[in-house]
Amino acid sequence: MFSDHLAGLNPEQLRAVTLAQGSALVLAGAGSGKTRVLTTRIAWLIAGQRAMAANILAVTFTNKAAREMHTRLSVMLPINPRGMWIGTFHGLSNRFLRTHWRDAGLPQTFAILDMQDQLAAIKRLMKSLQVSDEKFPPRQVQAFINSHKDQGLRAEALKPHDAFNAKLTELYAAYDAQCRREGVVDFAELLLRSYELLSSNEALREHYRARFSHILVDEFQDTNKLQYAWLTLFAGPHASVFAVGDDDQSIYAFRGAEVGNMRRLMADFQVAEPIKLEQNYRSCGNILDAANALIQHNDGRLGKNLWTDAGAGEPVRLYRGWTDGNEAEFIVDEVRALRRDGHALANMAVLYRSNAQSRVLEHALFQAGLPYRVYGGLRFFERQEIKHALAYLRLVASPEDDNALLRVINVPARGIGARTVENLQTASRERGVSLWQAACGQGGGRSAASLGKFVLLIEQLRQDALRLSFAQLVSHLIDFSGLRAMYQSDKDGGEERLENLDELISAAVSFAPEDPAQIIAEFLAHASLEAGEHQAGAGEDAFQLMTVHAAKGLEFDCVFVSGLEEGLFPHENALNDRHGIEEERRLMYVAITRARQRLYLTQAQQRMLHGQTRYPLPSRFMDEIPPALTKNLSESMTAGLSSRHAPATTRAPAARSSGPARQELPGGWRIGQSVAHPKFGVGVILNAEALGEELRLYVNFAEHGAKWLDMRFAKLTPA
DNA sequence: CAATCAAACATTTTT
DNA sequence: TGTTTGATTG
Repeated sequence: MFSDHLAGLNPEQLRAVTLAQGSALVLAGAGSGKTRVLTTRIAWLIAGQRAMAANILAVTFTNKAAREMHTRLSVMLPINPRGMWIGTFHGLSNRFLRTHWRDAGLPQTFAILDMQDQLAAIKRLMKSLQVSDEKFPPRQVQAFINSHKDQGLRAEALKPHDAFNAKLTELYAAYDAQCRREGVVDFAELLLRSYELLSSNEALREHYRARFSHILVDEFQDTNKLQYAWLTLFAGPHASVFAVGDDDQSIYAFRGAEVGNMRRLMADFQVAEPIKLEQNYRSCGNILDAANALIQHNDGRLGKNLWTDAGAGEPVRLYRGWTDGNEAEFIVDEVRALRRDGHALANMAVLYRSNAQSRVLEHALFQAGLPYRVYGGLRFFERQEIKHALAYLRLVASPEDDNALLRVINVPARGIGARTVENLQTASRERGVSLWQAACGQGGGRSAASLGKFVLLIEQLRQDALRLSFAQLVSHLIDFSGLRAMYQSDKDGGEERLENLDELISAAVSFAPEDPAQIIAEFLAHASLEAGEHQAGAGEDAFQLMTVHAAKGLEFDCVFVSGLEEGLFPHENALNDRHGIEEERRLMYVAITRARQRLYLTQAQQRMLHGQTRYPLPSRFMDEIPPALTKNLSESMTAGLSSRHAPATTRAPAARSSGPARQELPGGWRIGQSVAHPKFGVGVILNAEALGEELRLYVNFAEHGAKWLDMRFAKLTPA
């Protein structure tokens, strides 16, 4: 019976799931069962005949979340939920544009540019326009284009106030023209184009509005302006919008997310009061109290306090090590101890603010022989060998794809150098045709032979595609193009790349298209939109390393949040404005709420960053956690646990830093020591200078910056 | 056209 | 400090 699914819900969850009419905003705290509410509501709508599968539009941010929703639904509902539109904004826009490609002014088999492709396209454009990439770094141009598209702004809509922005705007327009010419779209374009098509085509708009009576959105706090407009357009005046989010977990403002969309939704869709899910089923009381205390330092929250009936649990453990190496060793020791106590490594994670911090941790873990797994990094479809193979596939589908052609025209090396390519580009520009057409028409010339060979290669592949199955084609083009041979003769790394190419073939074998006639286009879209799970090896029991961002949505028994130092977490680039600090604080909130049973907050007094030793102050976030909830494990503070670490303090620094950093200065001061000054407040000693009787200390004060102090006069005390 | 060396530069990231 | 990118050279 379906009512069984409702029985396990708490009153607020039940209220959200069974909301009869109108729109709703569900303020779902960390670990409050938001995915469950979302999926149960869809099931409730359908099981109770309140909606049909076809009336449902459910949007998520990641493919993983969409898949999970799909899986849960197929368990709850007797029918296969195929009629529903469940997916990411981009996946759904892609689906929409594949259906209405003609109306959208796109070729039927339009290709999708990922970030790499887009950057390459921009570089190519700038070269052809002879724009200096010194004055206009391609990455900046890319960011300019994407951020404006994310706000729904075309180049024509911009009013640049200076010459620099005028040029960027001009490049934006030229880039869009190039994409249109080549029939490709980037990620943001998928949404923008869908939005524009729907907003200009009334018949289409009415059709979809009549269809989607229920629109559900996950992670609503992460929507940007364009996504909000997209949703509003699909919703129209009648649809019920059910948005689930948590303003305290908004950590993507830096890529255009607008938390303000939550308030906007309440105003635009007449939501009087958000439904708050505050009961947490994940963490113990002390962890939640710490999170609540921390986040209260932010202004303008919608307001929410997590609670649990699970009891206080263990205290939050604090550790302050001398160096980043000590900090890592402490974590390794604790992980080992926890493992002895029966915790699986996979249930433990260390979170950090930036990827650079993983190095020290990996080093310590490697030394200790503990299996670990680092998240983030290159994904499957982003690997160069895969992108090469896909570029050949794109050329088979459409040889006019300049991006693809440039990628593989000389891979493997076939004697077509930069010179030849430049000639080709000149020819194509002059005659206003694609590179492929230019290559076909290139009769004479010195490199005609190698170029002709390439043209023949592609033509042959296109011929072969007609008689081969899709999987056979993928396999064949890897061989016939020479890619396989190239990696076979490659001494280092070639092995793994060959394995990946084989995996690509397996992916092609098992790929199930919606429309078999469009299998190549669908496979390529899939490759762009779903870059692939992070890596293989998920099955092994391993300690987990990742950034706080990557940890969002995950949970672990034991969590270490490392590098809690001013300048690192909060990151120095965020220290300037209040918004920056508040986003960092939300990030810390996310980090804390990942832990189920045990939470460690660790820091170092001395850290190597960018090849320079720093002496950071403890993170302000540490002060925002009530001492009553914590237990300090640092060497100087305790005996029991710390005795295990005591040798590390004396051993490691000697091995790591041979410089003057460890020396005790006259008067008992140390470099890196935290000190207090009556006027300047707290700070850290960065450097020292001694001349006879005079001792000068260079102290970095939290509030007043770095200053030289003459110790004959300054009233400095150890902090 | 490949290999080697120097210089720049180094949050967070999904689609 | 370590990596990635680019420019130069053979």
